[in-house]
Amino acid sequence: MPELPEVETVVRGLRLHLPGRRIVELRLSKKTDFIDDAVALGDRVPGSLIRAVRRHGKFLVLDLETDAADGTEARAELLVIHLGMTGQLTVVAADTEVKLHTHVFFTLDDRRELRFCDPRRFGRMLVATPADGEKILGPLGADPLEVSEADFRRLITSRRARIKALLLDQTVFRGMGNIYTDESLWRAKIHPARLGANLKPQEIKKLQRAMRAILEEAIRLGGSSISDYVGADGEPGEFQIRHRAYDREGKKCFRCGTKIRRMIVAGRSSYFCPKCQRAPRVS
DNA sequence: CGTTGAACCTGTTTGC
DNA sequence: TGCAAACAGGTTCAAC
Repeated sequence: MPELPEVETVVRGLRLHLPGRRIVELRLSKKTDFIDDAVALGDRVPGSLIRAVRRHGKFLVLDLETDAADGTEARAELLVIHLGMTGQLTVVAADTEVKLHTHVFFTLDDRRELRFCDPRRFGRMLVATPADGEKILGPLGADPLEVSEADFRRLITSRRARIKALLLDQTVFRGMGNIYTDESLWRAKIHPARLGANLKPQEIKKLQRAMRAILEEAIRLGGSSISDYVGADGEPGEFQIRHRAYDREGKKCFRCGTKIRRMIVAGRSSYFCPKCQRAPRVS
């Protein structure tokens, strides 16, 4: 569920509560298969100070400062979290009722808790040294909000894959998911099955502008809530009412009135207007 | 290289 | 009504 705008919304919400707080205790449910090393998490996270909260693609990163048990030296650690399809990260009062499928409780030093709830457990969580964290975050591609025009064009044209597959590939662009890919392609009038290498310069330019505009507006509206997603304070997003293609099969295209169609591209449901987004001749 | 399908897991919606 | 199939915002891996 959570793509760049949703993760960004969660990060901004967490920033209102977490920096400067200390994690005093960690509790886990019995289902911890989404944690790389649950023992390490329990050993290294309690007692640490949260310095900052940031986003890298769809990953949330909490910068922690851990006091060495015996000495005075402070160590930097990263708490790396991915929300998968149904992950929620919220800050609540410690006596708030516990939602089903809540698997991690970080007790804070202000009588509140940071909770991770994830029914499907497609999320991921680990504690890592900055060097180990780099192994996960390093391979991620360009940030679609910051990439230059030249880099954007190079990333789109230097590979022979469908544009939909390219945009979803986290090593090409970090943060794009199924919703914002379809919305961007609809806005730029590009069929999802077109090859990136075959896009015309003008189309590439248009696509980059469409992606930026859509991601920025989605962030402004707090992301898209389809069924599970909520921000750090439990509030849903509002961008779903602005969707023009995603999950609109059979409904009229907002531009031309043609019925939106759905087809599988890159293994994912892809929604597009067959008139505005002309299909490629081959493939 | 790139594509496809399956797997991971739970919940909800759709179809007969 | 009831049950089974299809589908879901993501990622990863094997097979072709």
